[in-house]
Amino acid sequence: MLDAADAACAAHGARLTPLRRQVLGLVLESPQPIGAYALLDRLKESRSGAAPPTVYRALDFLLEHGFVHKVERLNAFVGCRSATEGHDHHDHAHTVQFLICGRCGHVQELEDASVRAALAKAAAHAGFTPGRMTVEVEGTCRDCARG
Amino acid sequence: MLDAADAACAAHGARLTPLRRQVLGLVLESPQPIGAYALLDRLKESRSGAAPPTVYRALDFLLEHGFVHKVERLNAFVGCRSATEGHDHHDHAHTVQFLICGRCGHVQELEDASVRAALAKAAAHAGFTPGRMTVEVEGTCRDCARG
DNA sequence: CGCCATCGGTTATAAAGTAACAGGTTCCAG
DNA sequence: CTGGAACCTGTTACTTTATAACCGATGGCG
Ligand SMILES: [Zn+2]
Ligand SMILES: [Zn+2]
Ligand SMILES: [Zn+2]
Ligand SMILES: [Zn+2]
Repeated sequence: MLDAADAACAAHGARLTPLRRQVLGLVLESPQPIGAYALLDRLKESRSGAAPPTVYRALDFLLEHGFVHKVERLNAFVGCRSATEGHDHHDHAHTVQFLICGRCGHVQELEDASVRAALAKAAAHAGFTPGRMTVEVEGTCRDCARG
Repeated sequence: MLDAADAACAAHGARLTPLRRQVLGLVLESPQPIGAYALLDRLKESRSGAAPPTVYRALDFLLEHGFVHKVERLNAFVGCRSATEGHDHHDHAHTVQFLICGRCGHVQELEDASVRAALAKAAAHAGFTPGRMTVEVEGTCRDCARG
């Protein structure tokens, strides 16, 4: 996962510095969306000088390059699970959708073409040129519904 | 608009108190989404004792009863423009969509059935039981695209 | 070397949201 | 009408989330 990020950065002339790489690793190893300050606490374990700007700057980079997404409803960040699957990352970041389980906190990333199309059509009908889309559905995941 | 809210509250046994009514008025008269603290500043002009809880509690009530919506991407609130059109308000609040112009800041409220259906289908396909949905599209509105 | 751009450390502050308690009001059962 | 429960608001203090501004270090490049 991190190696793929190295490769993607090399290909785009972006610099996945040790700090950025470490933050990406922390986000990826979190089973749930992780907040910037939780990330900061983890980061402090190895970087005593870490402060909010440290983590926010790294997150800005990772967001910009599509390695992580922000879940707006949670003010938290998730690693992109399709970053290594050959999508157009830039586009993906603008159209990704999340299913957020309100019980266990699990977040699943989707990229459903019909959702995207329906939104694009609705926007066009209103004379609106769509850009970045935030689509987040709160509900109950399969596992929690069974239990 | 406010009169309609009075009527809706009376019909549901909810109490649209002077404070809540005033906050709703402030949200409705704002041409753009308005943040809680901007709201607080306006509120202070007539209520010297207003503090964050004052406005957040009023907003909680207004959100719960569907008179306003929160735009997650902006941490700001908009008056519901369809609250008086006989929709099922409770359901509406869970499925409303926003088109947010990044240039002029204008926000248009939508409730597109095909978007909702596409999302419900995508969620079901993942074994997910959907609840409240956040759908926000950032882009350029018709007016700004022309200019 | 001297210059520029990028990165990250550091301090401070802004913006957004909540907890907890106290006093007042409304409303209904008795 | 009285007493208590539920609700509403004032008030203080605090937490969480995010950004501004400044600085030195690093590294490429003419
Ligand atoms: Zn992704
Ligand atoms: Zn779950
Ligand atoms: Zn609405
Ligand atoms: Zn516009």
